[in-house]
Formats: sequence, structure tokens, C-alpha cells
Amino acid sequence: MVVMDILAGLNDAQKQSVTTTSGPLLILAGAGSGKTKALTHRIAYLIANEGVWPEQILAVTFTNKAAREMRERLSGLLGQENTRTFMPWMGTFHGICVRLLRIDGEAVGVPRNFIIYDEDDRQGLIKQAMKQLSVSDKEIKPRTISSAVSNAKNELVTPDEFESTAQFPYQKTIAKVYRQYEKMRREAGALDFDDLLIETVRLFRDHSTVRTKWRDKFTHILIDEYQDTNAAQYALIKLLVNNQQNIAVVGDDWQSIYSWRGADFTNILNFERDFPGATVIKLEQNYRSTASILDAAHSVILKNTQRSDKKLWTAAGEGAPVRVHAVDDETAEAAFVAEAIAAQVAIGTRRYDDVAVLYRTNAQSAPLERAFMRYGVKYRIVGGVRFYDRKEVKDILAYLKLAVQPRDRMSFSRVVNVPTRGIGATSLEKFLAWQGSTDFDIIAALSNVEQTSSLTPRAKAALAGLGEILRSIQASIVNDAPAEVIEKLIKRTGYDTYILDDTPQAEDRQENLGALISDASAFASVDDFLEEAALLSSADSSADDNEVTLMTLHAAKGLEFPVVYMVGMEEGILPHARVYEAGPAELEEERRLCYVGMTRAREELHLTYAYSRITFGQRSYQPVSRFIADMGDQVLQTTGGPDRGATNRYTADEFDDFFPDEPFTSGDRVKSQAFGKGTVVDVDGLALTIEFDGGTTKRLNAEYARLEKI
DNA sequence: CGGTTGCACTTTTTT
DNA sequence: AGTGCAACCG
Repeated sequence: MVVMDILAGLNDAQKQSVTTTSGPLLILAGAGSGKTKALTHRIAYLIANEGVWPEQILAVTFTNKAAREMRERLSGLLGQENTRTFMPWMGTFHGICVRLLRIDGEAVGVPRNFIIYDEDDRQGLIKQAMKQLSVSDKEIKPRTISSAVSNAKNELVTPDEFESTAQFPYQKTIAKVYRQYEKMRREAGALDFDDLLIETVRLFRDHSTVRTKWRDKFTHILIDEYQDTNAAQYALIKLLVNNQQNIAVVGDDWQSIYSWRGADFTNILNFERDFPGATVIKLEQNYRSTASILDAAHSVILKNTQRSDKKLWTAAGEGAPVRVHAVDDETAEAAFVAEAIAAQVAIGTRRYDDVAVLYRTNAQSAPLERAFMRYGVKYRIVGGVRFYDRKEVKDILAYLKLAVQPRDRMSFSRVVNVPTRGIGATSLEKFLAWQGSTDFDIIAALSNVEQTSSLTPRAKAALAGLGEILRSIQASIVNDAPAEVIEKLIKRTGYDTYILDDTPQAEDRQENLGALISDASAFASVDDFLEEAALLSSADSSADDNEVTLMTLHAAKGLEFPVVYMVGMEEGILPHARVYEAGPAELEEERRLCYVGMTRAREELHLTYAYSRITFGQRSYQPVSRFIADMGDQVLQTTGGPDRGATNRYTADEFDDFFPDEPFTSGDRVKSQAFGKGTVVDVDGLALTIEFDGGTTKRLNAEYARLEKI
């Protein structure tokens, strides 16, 4: 690999991003400006031309998927074979922190076998903490406390500090719950998502030997999506950067959409202040979208006051205008989108996987799913109910967690009576009270349950039985591959028959367990598997089948599609109603969200809004989103006027204008790649009945059959 | 103890 | 509209 190859095909700003290898570097990368390319080539350049070892590079990405893709591209660029172990320190903040804590966490009291609590686990434990403190969940919702705790942690605020600054009684209460939650969490040997970051910060802050070791090791640091770093991540970065100051951050404040999670885009605006002498490079050429799309997106974002100045431009032509489509309601909206996609696919101008449908809230996916099924449009949903959030999957994972970490009361409480084994709330409480008074961990306590007098013989027998099951799982973890462990677990616990009720979901659940087993087979150990399951984001799945992608605007960050539909362009949805009572800052974030969505589109961008929509089981009427007005008239061609209200439907002509369709009709002469020439004798949507000249009659799908009109 | 019924709440976005 | 949970009954 020579310098020329690595720099070939890059523009000047990109080249500079690659070759500026020493000192702090800020790359302001607009949407679609070839940021990933610049980053990948930068790493390749460091390794191939500057003699930096891959192990010395700390590269932080926003999602696991981004890390995986970059690792693959990099391997290709450098001709690497062993993709899996290459660039071991490339990953998300959370993933990297897990690795660091597994190695050095004991210095700050993090047990080597710690398990990771997800949002559900955390909320469950907070509920328990509230119960113990007799805090009614009517007064303060567990969710509120959970997010308060998360915010506190992200700001590196301890329970003590929280309490000392608390002014109102309810803040005192939150502080109390926070402290109790921390106590219980620690006893369970678990870390929540935020702990992964702050324990690592504590590790580096309080242990200079450890800090120095890692500082010296990481000679080059790269942070992607820097605009979405929070205070804890910022502190971590500061602690890890050594005197060489070889830190490169990449981001775009226009695309900061995670402030609700503690992200602070002033981190990127202040980079030059934090790292004096930083080189600043702006990537301003957009290689993704047509001028129409870029102009419209620009008009939206320019209304924000809190933003940097930059001027994205494209060499691409104007392209098709951004289209705005008014529809009756959410059903009509879904049908419109499904029909339009089906039409484009049917005539072969697009494939399903050219298209993404983006929405503000997960709840909006339901009508779309129904319509897509009805129209036979293949789709996949990114996010929503994540695979690893399914009840049956979480149950199995809870068994595994408990086997790995027998002090994990949360997981124990989850599985103690699943499948039902006659242990109710009373027995559970008694057992836990007794176990807490002994030195036994949960599994040991189960095995010694005879020693307590407070339980009925029946309950004791059931608990002892569970203890045996857990011991057998532990043994299996030592001896068997992860997939086998899970298979045995499912049988041993009777979970396989437990999920076979007579509901229609029984089959789904079975399939999910099958998928879980096959997922697990890719891992070397149960520990690895549990880690991945906890940290995998909803944006990480990568089914590359030919399917339309449905996802939230947030999940779409970093992706691009030839055709994008943004649905629900109404006040109250985008911008979301919740920001009305918040402040201008929140409205600006909604605007950035709109910008992010629009700039995902390469060639075609369609926006839809509905005259009415059912929310919370109530029909509501919302005006069109202000962002549509912001886009300006010249780039928009509105079909179906806003004034046409409830009767606003597309005429057949209008529809054909926008989605030219040339469907097959009876009598058409066609040629099939597989069956030769024939005549269409019947049409039912995409299903065609064709009499081939050889005499055979086939029913074919117009989309897949590779038919050609002749 | 376990299942069922009815009521209340939901919908912001996620590592 | 769909889900989760609390209160009730068998």
C-alpha cells in the first residue's frame, strides 16, 4: 500500500483530513461529505504510512454497525485477512469502556464478571428501590427517576452531590432512590449503560498508573459523531489524550440530535478552545444528494440560530423536486407510500432496498407495516421492539446473566417463576430476605434452601429445583459452546413447552428462540454473547435482503438511500408536541432532526402529512409541519393541496404522474429469463398468470420474475 | 398461588 | 388501539 493509493479519489479537504496526523484536528463534516471515507483512509494512512500499530489507535464510532463497516472497509484497503481481531480498539464508547473495565476495572471496585443492565433492567431495579424506600410510583414515575439518574450520571454527579444540591422535596426523594439504586446495583454486580462510561472515567481519574498505561498506548485517537458526545464521554476523552495531542474528532453540529441523552454539541463548537492550536478542516462538498434535496434541507436548518456557519454544495444536478404529499389520515398515508413503492419496484426503476421510510416516533410504524403487508411490499423495521427486548429473549438472557453473576437479584426475580414453578411473590420475598441475611449468593442459597425455616416445603422444593437447573447451566457455560448452552437451558427449564400456548404468537416466540440460538453460535463464550446482546443498538442490524427500511429519524443517522419518504410531517409529530412546552433549543433539535432525515436522500425525497391521525386512540387534527413552509416553494411541488382537507385524495392521473407505472395487463407478450416467451392471461396486483409458448402456465410475481415486455 | 379482568396510561428519540 | 399492571376470584 502506497500513499498514492490511499489518497486517490479524495478531494483536497479529505486529503488534508488524512495526512494531518499530528496534533489536534477538528473535521467539520457536513451531511454526505464523504466523512466515513476520510476517516477510513486516515486510519489506513496512519497504519500504512506512519507505521502506527492498529492496536495503538483508539477509534470511537457511534454504533457497533459503523465500527464493523469501518473495520471491513479498512481491512479491504490494507489487505488485512483477520478482520475480527483487526483494530481491537475500534467501537462505541460503551463497547470500549467494557473492554477497559474488564481489564482494569477492579481498581475501582468493578467485579471482573460484571453484567450489563439495559434500560429495562435499570427501571425495574429503580422500581424495587422505590418500593424499599416506600416511595410511591404514583408521585414520581420510575421513568422520571430513571432519566434523572441517567442525567446525573452523565454529568458525573454522585448521589451525595445530587442530594446536597437538591432543593425541593421531590429532588431529595430522587436522591434517596438514586443512592438506593446504586447500592442494589452494586450488590448485583451490574453496571448500567451510564456506569460503563463513568466507572471508566473514575478509573482513569483516580488511578494514574492505569491512566498512564492507556495514555501511552493510544498514540492516536479518533472520535466520530463528536457533536453527540456527552459530559462523561468528554471527560473520558480529556483523560485519554496524551501530550502528543493526536486527537482527531469528526462531526457536524447541524446533525446533533441526542441532547435528550445528555449529548452536548457545544463540545464540537468548543474543540478549538479545548485543544489550542487545532487544525480545522471543513468538508463541504456533498456527494450524496441532488441540489433540490440539499437546498430544501438547507432552508430548514438555516432557521436555527444555534449553529455553526457552513456552506454545503453539490456538483450533482438539480434532480427531481422534493415532493410534498397531503393525505387523509395515517391509513391513507401508509397506503400511499406502500403503493408508490410497489409501483416503482414493479416497473423496475427501484428495488425495495433503495427505499427508506422515516418517522418521528416508533408508534408510527404500525399502520405502515399493515399497508406494506397488504401491498406485498417487503420491509424490515430497524429499532422498534428490538430483538433483544422480546420477552422470551430477555428471559433466556436473564437465566444466563444469573448463571454468570449469581448475585444478580433482578435477573433472578425475572426468571424465578418463569416458567411457572409455584413460587409467588410471598415466597420470593421470604427467600430473598433470608438469602440477604446469609453469605450465600443466590445460587448457593437455592442449593441450601433447606436451612431456612421461613418457607413452605413446596416452595423449598421448587427453589432447590431451580438451583439445580442454574448449576447445570453454569456447568454448561464452562463446557459447551454458547448456542449449546442456550439449547440445554431452554430444555432444562421447560421453557420450550412453556411458550407453546395456543396463542398465535407461540410460533413467533419459537422462531425468536431459534434466532437467539443461531445468534449465539457466532460467539466464543457466553460472556461475549451477553455483552453483545446488551450493547447492540437497534441500528446495528444489517439484513441485506431486498427490503424497504422503516425506522425512526434518529436511527437513520449516518445512512443514505436513493429514495426517502418522511411521513407524519405535521405539527405535534415533527416538531414533536413535547417541545412546545420546552424551549427554543428543543425546537432547534427537532429542526436538526428534520435536516438529518432529509439529507439521507440521494435522489428522491417525499414528504407526507395527514389531515387527521389517530393518537392515543383519539382522532386528532394537526396542521402541516412548519418545516415544510421553511423549505421554500421553489423546490416543492405539492400534490393534493392542504386545502382539500379530508377529501384530499390523489386522482389516478396525479398518481401516475408522480409514480409512472407500466403494469402488465392481460394479453401482454412477455419474455421471462427462466421460461422464455409467453402471454399474460391474468393480472392480480403483482401476481401474473402467464401462459408460456411451450404450453406451461405459471403464476409469477411481476417484481421477481424478471419479466420483460416484448 | 395463578389466572383473569378491567383500568390506566401510553408516544419522543437510544447507547 | 394496545399494553401493562393492580385488584379480584377460583
